[in-house]
Formats: sequence, structure tokens, C-alpha cells
Amino acid sequence: MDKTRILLVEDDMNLGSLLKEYLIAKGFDTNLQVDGAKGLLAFKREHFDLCILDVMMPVKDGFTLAKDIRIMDPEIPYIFLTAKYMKTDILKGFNLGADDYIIKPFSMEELLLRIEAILRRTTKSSNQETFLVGNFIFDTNKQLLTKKDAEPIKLTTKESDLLKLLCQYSNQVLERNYALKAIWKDDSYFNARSMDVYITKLRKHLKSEPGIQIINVHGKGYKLIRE
Amino acid sequence: MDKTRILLVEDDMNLGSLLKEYLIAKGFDTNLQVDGAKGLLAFKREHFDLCILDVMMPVKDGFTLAKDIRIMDPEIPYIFLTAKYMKTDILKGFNLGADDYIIKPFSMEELLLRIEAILRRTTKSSNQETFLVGNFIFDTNKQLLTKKDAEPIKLTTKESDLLKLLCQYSNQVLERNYALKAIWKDDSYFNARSMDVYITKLRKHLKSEPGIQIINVHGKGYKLIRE
DNA sequence: AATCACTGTTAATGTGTGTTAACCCGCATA
DNA sequence: TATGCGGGTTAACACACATTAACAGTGATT
Repeated sequence: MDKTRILLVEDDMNLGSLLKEYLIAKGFDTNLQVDGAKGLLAFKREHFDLCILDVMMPVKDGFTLAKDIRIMDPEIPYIFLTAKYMKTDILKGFNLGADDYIIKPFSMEELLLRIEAILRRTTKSSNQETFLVGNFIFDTNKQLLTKKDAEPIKLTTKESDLLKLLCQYSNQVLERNYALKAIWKDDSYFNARSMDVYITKLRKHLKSEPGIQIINVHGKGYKLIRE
Repeated sequence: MDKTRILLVEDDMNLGSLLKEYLIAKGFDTNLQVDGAKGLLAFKREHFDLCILDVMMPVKDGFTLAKDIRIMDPEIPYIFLTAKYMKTDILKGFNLGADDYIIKPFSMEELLLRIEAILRRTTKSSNQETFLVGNFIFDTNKQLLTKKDAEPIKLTTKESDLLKLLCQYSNQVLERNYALKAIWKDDSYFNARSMDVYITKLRKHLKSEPGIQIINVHGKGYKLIRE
């Protein structure tokens, strides 16, 4: 599984860059923005797994930003940072769907632990080695699609890698860029076309399974549908 | 949905009974136990959805209790209460899989908000996947409009996203701005015109359904009418 | 009634995707 | 060194999707 992507929005550059550095050191892919408006732009541009938002910020405060983000992605968890212990703020934040609330000054260690506690609930179970795909058993290690009373299908490495990603994102969009970076290490035009070719190949392998479908999400990526 | 069942283990009877009373008033089915050993017995006897454990307790402390509970139910979320701000304690607690940590003294309101934040993540999201639209079954995942004795209609991603929003707001106004932010990420003039085009497309798909109508609410947005 | 902003619809445009087949390259075998 | 094969990439063509343009129609306001 790839790195968790965090959107960090904090106007205090000292604290912001320190936090960013710390989070990166802890293995999170972290994007720091200095105000709510820039944070919103970043969110429109990229995909994130968690938001850490300062409440008091110029241009657009953390709560307003959270409201906007919520419309676009109602599922994403967020943590608010606030300098003042204001009860109404906390209440407001939680009602906006905050997953946690941290009062400055806080220890980075505690922030990290709270992030992990949230991700534990949010992210799906670990690195699965085998998946059920329709009637097939997909063994990601052996790169094999096995079905009762049928010759196993050998998958090539690329086929297998791609199918594994699709399985991990079952019924969710697997973004092109994400898959390209994960498998091809590079999201160039030709790699993207290459990926399309592999989607075709996987569809052929899976066309015997009526409950399974790989559908395209225009401009975003692909989705493995299973019923 | 039934009441959420909370196991509260706290040796300070004053605080314990106060909390219990408060949680019951807030609609939680709450069981108070005064030490870790009794807490464990209660857990063996009944089913709970959330645990709130004091760390410092006679007979069996909160951490030890959490370890025992974890073996029986690895999924259950818990919140630790502690009187002292001890960093090592917090660390230990989170490593045990704590979902949250509250330092005494705390406001009951904050505890409630933290409980709700955790339950929001824990209990399955009521995110509806399929809708009945006239005689059609609309599968938002597969992006399909299916009707008996008829070829299913494949919807494009945008068509599907928009219809899903309309369904969620059935018989209410789906505001332009909201839909634009949710689907197009941006409420510019051109995106708004694009949305109109999709409304036309959806109306065409649904014109076979006499009970279904997408009407315009001038200056506001659209409304999916179903009888 | 006149005006302006909002909406309905169709069609043109450019970009994204599906698919097949040709191509390239490394590797094992002869 | 040649040969064939498997895995992966590139090319080419057809088609689908989303946006934009253009024009017609509607509602609100004066």
C-alpha cells in the first residue's frame, strides 16, 4: 500500500513547516498550504486521505474550508488545530464532522498518535494476498486466477499488479495517476495508454464472471465493481 | 437503529455515576463498573459498542482491561480517561488501539462529541448505493438504470453523479451551487451550463417514467419529483 | 410591454478511452 | 550466434464523454 496523503493547512509557517517535516519523516505524503483558499485549491487538484486544518487562518478559516471539502468528499476525516481553548469552537468543529480536535500547544507525538487512531478506523484492512474475484481466486503472489474445474489463468506481472490495486479499491475509483505511479512509477501519456491496454486484458480474463466489471470513470480512473 | 451500548469503567463513584447519568440522558445504554475485573465480567456477559475506561483503577487497570477486551473483540473502539497528563500513558494507550484519550478534568460535552466522532467512523455509513426511480433501479456504483424487460441504460459518470445527488434530495431542491461544487468542484458559469446539459440528458433517460420529473426551481436549482 | 437573467436543447469540438495489432527487447533454447 | 517466445510498449483507428457555443424559450421585475 502506498503512503497516506495528508493535507495540512496552517498559516503559521514555523509550526506548519515543522509539522510537515515531522509528518513526512513519519512516512506521510504531506502537502502544506498556508491558508484556506490555497488549501481548497490543493484539495481540488489532488486526492487526500486526511486533512489537518488550523481553525484561525486568513482568507478562509478552517471551518469554512472544512465545509467546502465536505461537499466534495463527505467521507474524508479531519483534525482541527486551535490555539484557544474555545468550547464553542470545539462544538462547532465536531458538528462539522471533525474526527479530532487538538489544542495548541500540543506535542507532535500526540498528534501522530491521534492521526494513527483515526486512520486505523478509516483505512481498510492490511495487505491482502489473495482476493475473491467472482468465482476466481486471485493469488497476487503466484499471479494466478484459479477457478474450479478450469485451467488456472497465469497473469503477467503488470496484469497482476493492476488487478491487485483494483481489488484493493473494490467499488471505489482507482485513480489513473495513483495506479500509474504505483505500477509504472511515472504517469506519462504512453504509460497511461499502456494501462488502458492492460485494462482491456483484465476485462477479457474476467468476462466469464457476470458479477465482475471494470468500469471507467471518465477523467479519473477505473472502478472494479463486484456484487 | 438500536441504542449504542457503552461500557464505562471508572472507580471514582462520583465521577462514574455522573457520567453514566449524562450518557443515559444522551441516549446511550450505559453500564457502569467500578474496576477492571468487574468491567471484564460485564464485557463477557453483554455486548458493547464502545468502551470508556479509566486508566488508574484498583484490581485491574484500564490498560490491562483493554488488552483483555481486545482479545475478545479486536474491533471495538475505546476511549481512555486519565487524571494525569502522562505522555507515556497516552502513548501506551494509543498503541493499545485507543481511539481517543481524554485528560481529566474534561467537560462532559467534549466527551460526548468525541464519542460521536468515533461512532460516526465506526458505524457503517448509511450511504445508499441504489435508488428506485420510477420503475428503474438506479445502481450508483454500476452507473446503470435497469428496468424489467428492457435493456439497461448505461449512464456516464457525470450523469450518474448528478442523478445520485437528485435522488438524495428527492422532492427537495438540489441547489445548483451545491451540486456544482460536489460534482464539478467549482461553480463557474460554464460548469453551470454543463449541468443544464446533463439535466436534459437525465430527463431524456427518465421520460418513460410518468411518475418521475426533474423540475427547475428558478434561481435555485432542480428538484426530482417522485410520487 | 420591455428587459434581463435564467433555463432548455441541439450540435460542434476536443480530449479521453477501447481495442487490435504491430513492434521492441530481453531471455532462454538450440 | 541465431531463433522463438513472452512480456511490455507504441501506433492507429473508432468511439464515448464532457464542455462549449449558439439559439430559442421562460420567468421575474420594472
